[in-house]
Amino acid sequence: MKRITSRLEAEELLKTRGVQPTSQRVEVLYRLHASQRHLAAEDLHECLNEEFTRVSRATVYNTLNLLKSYGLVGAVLVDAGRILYDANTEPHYHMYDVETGELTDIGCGVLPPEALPGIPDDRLMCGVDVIIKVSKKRSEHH
Amino acid sequence: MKRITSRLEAEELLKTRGVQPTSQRVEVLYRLHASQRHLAAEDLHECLNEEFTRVSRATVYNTLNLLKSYGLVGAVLVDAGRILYDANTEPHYHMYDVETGELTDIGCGVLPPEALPGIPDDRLMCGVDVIIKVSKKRSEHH
DNA sequence: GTGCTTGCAAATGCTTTGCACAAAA
DNA sequence: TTTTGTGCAAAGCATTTGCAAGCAC
Repeated sequence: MKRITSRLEAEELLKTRGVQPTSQRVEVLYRLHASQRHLAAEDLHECLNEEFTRVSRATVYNTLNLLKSYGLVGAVLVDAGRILYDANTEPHYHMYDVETGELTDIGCGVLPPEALPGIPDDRLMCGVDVIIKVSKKRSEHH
Repeated sequence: MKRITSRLEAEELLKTRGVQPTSQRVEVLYRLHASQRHLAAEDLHECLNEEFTRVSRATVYNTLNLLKSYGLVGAVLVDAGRILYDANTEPHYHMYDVETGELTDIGCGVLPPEALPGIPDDRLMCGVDVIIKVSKKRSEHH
C-alpha cells in the first residue's frame, strides 16, 4: 500500500479527493499513516495533542467519519464500542490477538475478496471485513 | 447447524456444557434459536418480556456474555456499539446489507476458515469473523 | 457575507457493575 | 449454610449532536 509520509502528501491526497484540506484533517490523516498502527479516535486525539497541535475530540471523531466516508481511511471493529482506524484502505484482512489485543494486517494475496462465497446477483459487494482471531493457547471453560 | 427448537433442548444443551440451566438462561438461549435471526441484547430483552417471561435487562446482557464465553452463542459486530448475537455457532460468514442493515448468514462451504492466509506458527486460530458488506448500488461521494 | 469547520459541552446509546434479595446446591 | 443467580438502578465509555464562534473563499 501507499503510505503517506508527510503532511504535504496528506494535503495532496485530500485535494485530489475533493476534500478541503484543513489543518486538522491533514494532521489526522498524516498521523494515522505515520503511526503505522490501528488507532482509536481517542488514541489519535491524545497523540495529536501531545505535541504542538490542538484538535478537539469532536473534530477528531467527525474528521475520521468524514475520511471514512471518502474511503480515505478504513475502520475495524474488534471490540464492541470501539472503532479502530486503519490507514490501509486496500483490501486486506486483520489478525487480532485475543490475549494482547494486538491487531495486525494480513494481506489477502492467497485469498482475494472476489473469491468469497455467494453474494446475490442484485447486490454489489462494497467491502469485506475479515478478522481472524488468534491466541497463544486455546481458551477452554474450566 | 443444529437449531434448538424447544426449551427442553436448550436446557439439555446447557446441562451438557456444565452451565446451570436457570429458567432465564434456557429462555434466552431458546428464544435466540427460535428467532432465526441475529438479535441484539435489547431485542431479546423486548421479545422476552412481550409474552409471559420477565427477564431483566442486566440478566439478558449477563446471560449472553456467559453463553458466549461457553461458545453457545456467537457474537457479530457490524456497527460500533452494537453486538448482534447469533444462534449459529458453526464457522460461517455474514452478509451485511449496508442500506437495510439486514444481516444474513453465509455458509463457508467454498472457503473453509482453514484456507485463510498466513497465521503465525505460534498462534492458534480461535475464530474468524467475516463480514461481507453489500449494497444495492455502489455508494460514491458526489 | 455566505458557507463550511471547529470546539465545547451536553446528550445518546449500549453495555457493565455494585449491591441487595432470591434461589439452588 | 454456602454458593450462585437475578434485578434494579447507577455508573461507564465511546461516540454523536446542537449550537455558537471562527475561517476561508
